[in-house]
Amino acid sequence: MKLFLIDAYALIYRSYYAFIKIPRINSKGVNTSAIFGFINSLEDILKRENPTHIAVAFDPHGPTFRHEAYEQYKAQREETPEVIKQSVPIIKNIIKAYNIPILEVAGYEADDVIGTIAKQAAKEDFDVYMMTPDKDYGQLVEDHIFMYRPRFGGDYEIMGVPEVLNKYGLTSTEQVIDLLGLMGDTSDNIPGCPGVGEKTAQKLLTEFGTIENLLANTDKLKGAQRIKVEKNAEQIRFSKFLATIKTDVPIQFDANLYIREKPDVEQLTKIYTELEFRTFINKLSEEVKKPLPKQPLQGDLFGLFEVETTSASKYSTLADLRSISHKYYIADTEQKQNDLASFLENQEFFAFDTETDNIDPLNAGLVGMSFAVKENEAWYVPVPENSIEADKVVSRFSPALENEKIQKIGQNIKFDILVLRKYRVKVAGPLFDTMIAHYLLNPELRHGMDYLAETYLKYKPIPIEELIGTRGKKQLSMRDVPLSKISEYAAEDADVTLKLRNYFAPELKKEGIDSLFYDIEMPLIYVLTDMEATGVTIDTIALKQSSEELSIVMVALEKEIYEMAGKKFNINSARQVGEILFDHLKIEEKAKKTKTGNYSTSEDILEKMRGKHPIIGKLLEYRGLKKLLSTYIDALPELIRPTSGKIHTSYNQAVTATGRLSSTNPNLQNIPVRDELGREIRKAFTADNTNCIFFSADYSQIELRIMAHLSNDQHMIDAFCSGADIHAATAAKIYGVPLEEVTSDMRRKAKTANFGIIYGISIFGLSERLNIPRAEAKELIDGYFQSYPRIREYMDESIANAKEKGYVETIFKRKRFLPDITSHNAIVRGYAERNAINAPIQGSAADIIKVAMIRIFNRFEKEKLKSKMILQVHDELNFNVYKDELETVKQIVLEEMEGVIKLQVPLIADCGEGTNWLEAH
DNA sequence: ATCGGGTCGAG
DNA sequence: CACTCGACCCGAT
Repeated sequence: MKLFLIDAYALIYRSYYAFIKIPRINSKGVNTSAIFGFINSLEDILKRENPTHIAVAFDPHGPTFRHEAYEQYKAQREETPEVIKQSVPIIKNIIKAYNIPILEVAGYEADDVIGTIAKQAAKEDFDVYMMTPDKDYGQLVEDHIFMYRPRFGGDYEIMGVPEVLNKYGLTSTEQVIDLLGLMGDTSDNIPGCPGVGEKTAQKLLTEFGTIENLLANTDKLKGAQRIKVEKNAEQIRFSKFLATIKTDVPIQFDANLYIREKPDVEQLTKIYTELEFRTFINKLSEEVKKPLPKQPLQGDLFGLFEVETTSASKYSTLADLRSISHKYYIADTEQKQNDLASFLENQEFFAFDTETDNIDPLNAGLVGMSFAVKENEAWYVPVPENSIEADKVVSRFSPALENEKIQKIGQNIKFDILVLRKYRVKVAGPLFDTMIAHYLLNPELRHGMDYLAETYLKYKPIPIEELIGTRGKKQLSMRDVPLSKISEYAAEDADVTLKLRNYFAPELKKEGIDSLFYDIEMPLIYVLTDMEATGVTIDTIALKQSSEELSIVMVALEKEIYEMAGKKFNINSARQVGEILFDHLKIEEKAKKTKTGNYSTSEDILEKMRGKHPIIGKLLEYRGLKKLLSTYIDALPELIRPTSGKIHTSYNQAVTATGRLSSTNPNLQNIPVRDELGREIRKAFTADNTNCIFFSADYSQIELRIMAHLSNDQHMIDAFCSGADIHAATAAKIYGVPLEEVTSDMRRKAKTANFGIIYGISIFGLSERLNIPRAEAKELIDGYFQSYPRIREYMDESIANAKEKGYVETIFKRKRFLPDITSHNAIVRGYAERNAINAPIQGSAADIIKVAMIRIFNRFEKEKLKSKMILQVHDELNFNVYKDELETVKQIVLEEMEGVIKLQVPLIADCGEGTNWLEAH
């Protein structure tokens, strides 16, 4: 099959200028050069090439994405000649009369549309010919895609891959972009690199392959050329962007719409008569007799039922094409809902999304649900506000949602599972969360659906503001959005989610992270959902009492501080504190400043000044109390849900760069423990009731053990295998003394060194941290590497590995990309190097505890325990345990935590229990 | 109202 | 110039 795609403006301009010296003017004085030339070319193709499929692409009226990025784009090109402006509508009418579809997409130029359609059609057994004289189309040429360039004298040049490569001396057609990016293109106003023409550009590309590679290796260039390239690096990059034809325009190739049809002779005769194109009128009578090219069979679809029309001309603009390109339905009757539900029950997967009246899932009421099974097709099910009615509707979908065989696809699906839980639906079966898929593919990017849709689908979903108004102004509840709007929005969400899954699933496989995704992250969703829904009990009364006591102390402290300072100020303002200390009281001459120029008053700095003035101690005390009071003591009771009487944190599975979870609303992963007052807060986290006990288990030195395993350092492995206190053992080695003679100071320093190593610490950093001279810090580190010789090698290997591959990975193949590892800026590079060391360690620990959580959860379910996992704090798991289950729980938890993976060192978990979190530790 | 900076809680 | 986070407060916009 043969598809012709015509760049209309390119041909129109060419025709116009071809006749510029002797324009064709008819008796009414109309300049018909452009129209005549265009029809001539069109007729020529139809006759010569007899395409089976055809379409014509126009540039849209408004600005395109290129204009948005570069206002000068095509600015220097003179205004479109008046004649052409007048000719375009006539030409469009002629094309319509030919029954040829017109493609026009707002925001994209014709070449982007042609590029997109060409790539799609080439995958469907078409030979695609792009008719245009513009050389930038060369970048699109591939196996079944050709350029069809008109040449002067009425013949054509067909350029396939070898022709393009030969003509420009390139090794791949994509290099056409680089070529244009370097040499520029005056007709498109692409600046390129000044002083670089076609020849130089070819030479540079032969050597470097791509612009990126060239710019990364300018040090290999000589003299003036190097300066030229380096000076214009940004412009070159931008030129490449401008020269790049997009192949992901939001348009779907549908062969049926492009099928060649007979022209509407009557209509054409009318137009040609008006234009006085007698020769064309004469040709028309012959044309109509000619048979159309044979269309290959389209499968069963057309045999089965009568298709009302396959006429492409019916859909002559993209807007029309798009309006039929998706079908969103509303299932608002019992009949429709039952039909939809049983349809879903027979699928292997479906995407779904919930619309709610609250962004907090535990507090949200269902407004509707949407489902998608096939791209561009989705259903919206409105859910009534009345809970009895709502249950009725929702329950129709329970069999589908609870079916263990059907994969559920969602964006942040934990939210939807939590919402449905309140409607007694227990979502089950394999999951596919597009947010988490993207998190694994690109941990440090954003993972919002709108962002994903725009980036990977080139599609901008309806913004939520369009439904409920912009934030700041009074917002509508989802409940008040009219059905016609919310259904489109919701159905689109399910549709987009499905499309994202189709995009990400192969990517996960390609990156080798599919097992991490399907075997760890997806099952973990059910675990987190359960933990969040369960919640943790807080002793409010104890907290209230602490609050009152502390408030009294704080008021007194405040008064003392004002007296010492000699005036009132805001103690909570770091800036004002700095001014009081350094300008007003002049406690210290040399003061460290923050990057914004204020005095730094952070804890470590104040701690060093403690002896200089009594106000320092008071300030530190005030700050400590204020933090505890506002962040924990006063805040936590506010977060208790009346529905459960407990606190329910939310775990975010797609935030950290290393693979850890994070906790919000509230953050239960930073509850104080280190000092005495903070511990009071831990005490307030209790078991649910007197039949229960708080049980806590945590990995012993998991990161250091992973370090020992990954580095293969026999000394560290031996230390762990002997069961010794690792910090004391390290101290003994560094200081060369027997284990019994290690002092607490030696152990403290060795412990700091152990942690520092994991973070890739420097001599300077260690000396700061331990408050010791640099020389001593150096000795410590030297001693460390002598004690554990393979550690240093491992660190160097990690960095080299990151440089070579661009990323590092954990034991379970979780990746972290480190593009800065090759930076010429030592600070930036240093940061990346420390990440190269730290990420595999911290990330592997995160992977391990995730696996443990899944296994523990599954065993609890299998053995039908009432006890629940309630908190995860990176290397620690906490449980509300029924007393009669304590031994079972302890056994399961330790067994699963320690048995996740066999490392070269034992994986050890310690545990404890008590009435509250503090006691359990 | 919103956002960035500073500080500090945790592993 | 030690890695990973989130919450609170201030103060500028």
